[in-house]
Amino acid sequence: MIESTSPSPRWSETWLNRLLEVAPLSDAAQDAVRRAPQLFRQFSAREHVVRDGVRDPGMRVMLSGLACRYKHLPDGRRQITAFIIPGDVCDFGFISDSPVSQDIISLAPSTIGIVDLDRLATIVELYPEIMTAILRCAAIEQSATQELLVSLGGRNALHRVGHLLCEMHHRLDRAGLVRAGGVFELPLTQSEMGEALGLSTVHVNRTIQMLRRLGLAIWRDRIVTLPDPESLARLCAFDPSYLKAQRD
Amino acid sequence: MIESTSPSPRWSETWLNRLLEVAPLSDAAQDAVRRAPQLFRQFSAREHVVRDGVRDPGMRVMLSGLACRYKHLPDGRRQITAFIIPGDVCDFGFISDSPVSQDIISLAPSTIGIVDLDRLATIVELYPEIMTAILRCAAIEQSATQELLVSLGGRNALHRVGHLLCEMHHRLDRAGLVRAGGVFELPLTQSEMGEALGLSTVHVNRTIQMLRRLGLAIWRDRIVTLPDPESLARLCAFDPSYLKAQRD
DNA sequence: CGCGGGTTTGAGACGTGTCAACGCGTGTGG
DNA sequence: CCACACGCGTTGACACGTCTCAAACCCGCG
Repeated sequence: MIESTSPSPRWSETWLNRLLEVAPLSDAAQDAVRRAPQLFRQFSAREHVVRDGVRDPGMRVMLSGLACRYKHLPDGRRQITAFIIPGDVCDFGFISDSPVSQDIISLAPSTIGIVDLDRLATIVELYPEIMTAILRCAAIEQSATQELLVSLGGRNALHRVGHLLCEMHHRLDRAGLVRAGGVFELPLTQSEMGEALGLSTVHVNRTIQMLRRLGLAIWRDRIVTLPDPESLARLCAFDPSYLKAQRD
Repeated sequence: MIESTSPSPRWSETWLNRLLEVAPLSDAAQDAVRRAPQLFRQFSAREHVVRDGVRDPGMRVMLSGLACRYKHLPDGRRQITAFIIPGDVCDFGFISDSPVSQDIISLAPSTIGIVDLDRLATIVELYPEIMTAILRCAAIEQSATQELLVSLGGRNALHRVGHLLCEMHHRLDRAGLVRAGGVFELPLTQSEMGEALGLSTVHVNRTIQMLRRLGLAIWRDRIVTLPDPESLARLCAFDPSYLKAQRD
């Protein structure tokens, strides 16, 4: 892990853009958001970003890369509860001053911005709209967890995998990380996808081949291509409204 | 649904006690909490408390009875995402002014207290500790959702059912709703339990019989008895720390 | 008395897990 | 530069947990 205090300008924008998606911010507030993170940590793939139970105050914002949150099962397996993409807050425990009860691990080289809590407090005192935006992000994250719950409780393997691909496509697209033709990077292992979806590695593999045979998704060398996102969404009953702060 | 403005004194206490579990409150704040709900709704079993998409402002607090939140699956099935017991906030959408994206339905005759949002705002302005307490409740709820996710992703039927019984036992116990000998009311249908755990009714039934044969849980006529909660907790790897606001 | 919702039981189908082996690419150390 | 180990993806055979369908049962209630 490398620490630095000099941000790349792109970083502050991804975080700002996320907030602007969920709530309007005055120019002054936008500027405050840009300047909020003062410490930046770069992780290589599969490094612990947060360790369960370690209380290390500060709001952590994902700025580039990919990470996931997970819980341990007694027998050593893991259940991934969320994937964290650029613009996401890593965990919302700081809102209620509760410790995180989960590990967070990077899945690709990633950088995380850290906002000191005192600093955050003075900022949101000045610009309460920022707190509103953050709380809306928290609500969306809760909503995404519940949608994953729906997947595990009610969808078969094909729909689970397809739905997750739709979700990642949708979220990455909004973050400007999807190239033309529905192509995006997904630096996941099939086994990690299984840990999120409650499927064995082997079955994830077969399911992906099925999607490929159906012409709905190609996943090779960490690159996913969705030639026809609408069809896939229809197949998996993917409705992105759960990722929005506001009903339209 | 019957509406009234005259609370039973017991109601305000269950809500207050919940908040006191997660954060200390001054006497004045406690009083404000007691007087916060001004409208009370009584529902009979299986009535809609909240309808998906219906924006009906106000914080809703469960005061007696049992309810659940759920999402629809495209084929008409439901995925229950949370059980709501006395003291719980029905949904935390009001925090970020996002509409609920879920239905809430009563499972037993229930009463719900409604706190007007303007009124809530002035109260928490006066006593910010109350907002802290509410946010901690929200964090716990998120934590419970994730634990359910772990169940669906990584536990077999026996452990899912056992774990849920442990959780209900633990939560109801803290609300003072467990009688001696580990006896408590659980006015659930086996099919509803299946909807929460991603299991068919038939399999829930067989699983319960298995728990009965093991001498770990008896469930008859909406009454659950856990003769040996510790053994059951050990079997299912139930660790109640996820239901606490603070790590000890 | 009959009806309906919930529970219980049985038999068989099917989705998914497990185990084991192999291929392939990459990095590493001799 | 080769040999090797290692991680990841892939394939096959088989076991097993859970689902589905169908029927019977129980009990409270109209």
